[in-house]
Amino acid sequence: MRASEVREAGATAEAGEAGRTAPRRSGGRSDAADTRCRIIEATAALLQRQGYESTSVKAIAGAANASPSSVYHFFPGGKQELAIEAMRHGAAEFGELIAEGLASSPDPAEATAACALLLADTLRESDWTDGCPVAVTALETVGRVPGLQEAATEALTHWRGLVAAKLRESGIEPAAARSLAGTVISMLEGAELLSRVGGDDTPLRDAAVHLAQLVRASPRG
Amino acid sequence: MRASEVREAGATAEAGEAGRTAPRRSGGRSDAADTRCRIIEATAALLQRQGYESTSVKAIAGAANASPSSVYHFFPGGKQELAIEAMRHGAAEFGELIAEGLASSPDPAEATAACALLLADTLRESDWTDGCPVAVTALETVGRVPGLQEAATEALTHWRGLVAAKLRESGIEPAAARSLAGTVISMLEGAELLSRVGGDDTPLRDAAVHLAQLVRASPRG
DNA sequence: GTCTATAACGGGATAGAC
DNA sequence: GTCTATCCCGTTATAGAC
Repeated sequence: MRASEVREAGATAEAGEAGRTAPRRSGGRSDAADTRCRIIEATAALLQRQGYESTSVKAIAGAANASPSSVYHFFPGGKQELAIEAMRHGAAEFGELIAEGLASSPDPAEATAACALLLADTLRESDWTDGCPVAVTALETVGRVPGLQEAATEALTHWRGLVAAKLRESGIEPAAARSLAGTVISMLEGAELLSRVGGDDTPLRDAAVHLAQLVRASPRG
Repeated sequence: MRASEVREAGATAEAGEAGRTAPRRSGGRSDAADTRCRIIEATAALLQRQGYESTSVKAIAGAANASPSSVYHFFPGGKQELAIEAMRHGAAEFGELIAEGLASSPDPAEATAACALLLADTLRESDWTDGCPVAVTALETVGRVPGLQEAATEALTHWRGLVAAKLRESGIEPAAARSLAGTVISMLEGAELLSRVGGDDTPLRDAAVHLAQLVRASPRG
C-alpha cells in the first residue's frame, strides 16, 4: 500500500460517516472479500504507524468503513489473529518495495544504496509515518504474542533473502552474502528508526553511502 | 541498570506484597527521594521491555513497590511525564554501556565492534528482554507524544556524539566521523531489533564485523 | 507521603435482531 | 454479513482519610 492510498483511506473513514450508514449499491465491489481486504489493509496501515497496543479494534473498523462485529466475523481470533494477517500483508508490500530498490541497478552496491534512498523518500513523503510495517509491532509484542513474533521473523528473513539473492547474483560468496544481507536489513531498520524519530532522513541517506561501501568491499563484490 | 538488577526488582515486586503493607522501619533508605528513584527505575525497565502503551501505571507502582497514588504524587503530569523522565534515565545508562564498549580498545574499529558485542551479550543474557531503552517507546509514540520524541532524539544524538568523539580521537575527519557515527548507531539499533525479534544474536555479531570494516575503511582511520 | 476507594473512560469481545 | 446494543474488564487519574 502506498502512502497516498493510506492517507485516502484514513480521510475517507473520518469524513465518510454518512457513507457507512447509507445503503450501498449491491452492484458495487463491496462484497465480503472486499470488506475483509479493507479490514486487513486498514489494520496494516495502523500497525505501521502506531503499532499494536495503540491500535484499537474500533479504530480499525472505522478506518475500514466496517463495524467492529464485522472484524470479529472475519477474524474470530480477534485482534491478535487480525494483526498477524495484517503484518504478513504489510510485510509482503514492504518486500516489494525492497525488491524494487534492488532491481534499480545491476550493481549490488548501487542497488543496496537505492533501497535505503527509496525508504528515505517513502518515509519523508509520508511525513515520517510510513516506516517499516513490522518494526514497531514486533518490538512491542516480542516475547508476548508468539504469532506476531513469528510473522515478524518470517518477514525479516524474507527481506534478507531478497538482498542475499541479489548479492549472490553479483558473485559475492554465499556465506558472505548471507551475513552481509542481514547487516543490510539491520542497517535499513536502524536508519529508518533514527530517521523517523528525528524527523530527518539523514540517517537513511548516510546508510545508503555506507552500505554501498560495505558491498563494494565484500569478497568478489 | 543491569539485567540482574531488573530481574531482582521484578521478583521483589511480585513476591513482596507483605513488604508493601507492613510498616517500614524509618531508619531505612525508604525516604521520598528513594521512592521516586525506584519509580523511575521501574518505569525505565518496563519501557525497555514492553514499551509505553503496554506499561500501566499500576504495573509501574507494583514493580516499584509503591502505590499508584504515589506515582501521581511524584509525577503530577502522570504517565507521560514519568515516561519522559524514565527514558532520560534509561538513555543515560545505555550511554554508559556504549561508553564502556568504546573504551575497551584504543582502536576505533575494535572499539565499535566491542559495542555491538557488548549489546549482544547483554541482550542474550537477559533472555532478549533488555534492549535499547529508547527504541520501542520512541517508535510507538513518534508524532503523538512530543516530549518522548524529544527525549528519544536527545538520547540518540548523545550516543552518536560518544561514537563520533571516539572516531575523531583516532584521527578520522570530523565530517566523516559524524556521518559514520550516525551509521554506527543505526546499525546497533537495527541489529538489536533483528536479534531481539529473532531471539538470536547473530545480527549483532555480524554488525560487529561489518562496523569494524567500515571504520577501518574510513578516511584517516 | 502513602493508603483506600472510586470516578470516568475506553478497550476487547459477544449476543441477537435483521 | 452487517448492525445495534451491551458486558466486563483494565486503564488513567483524582479525592479524601490517615
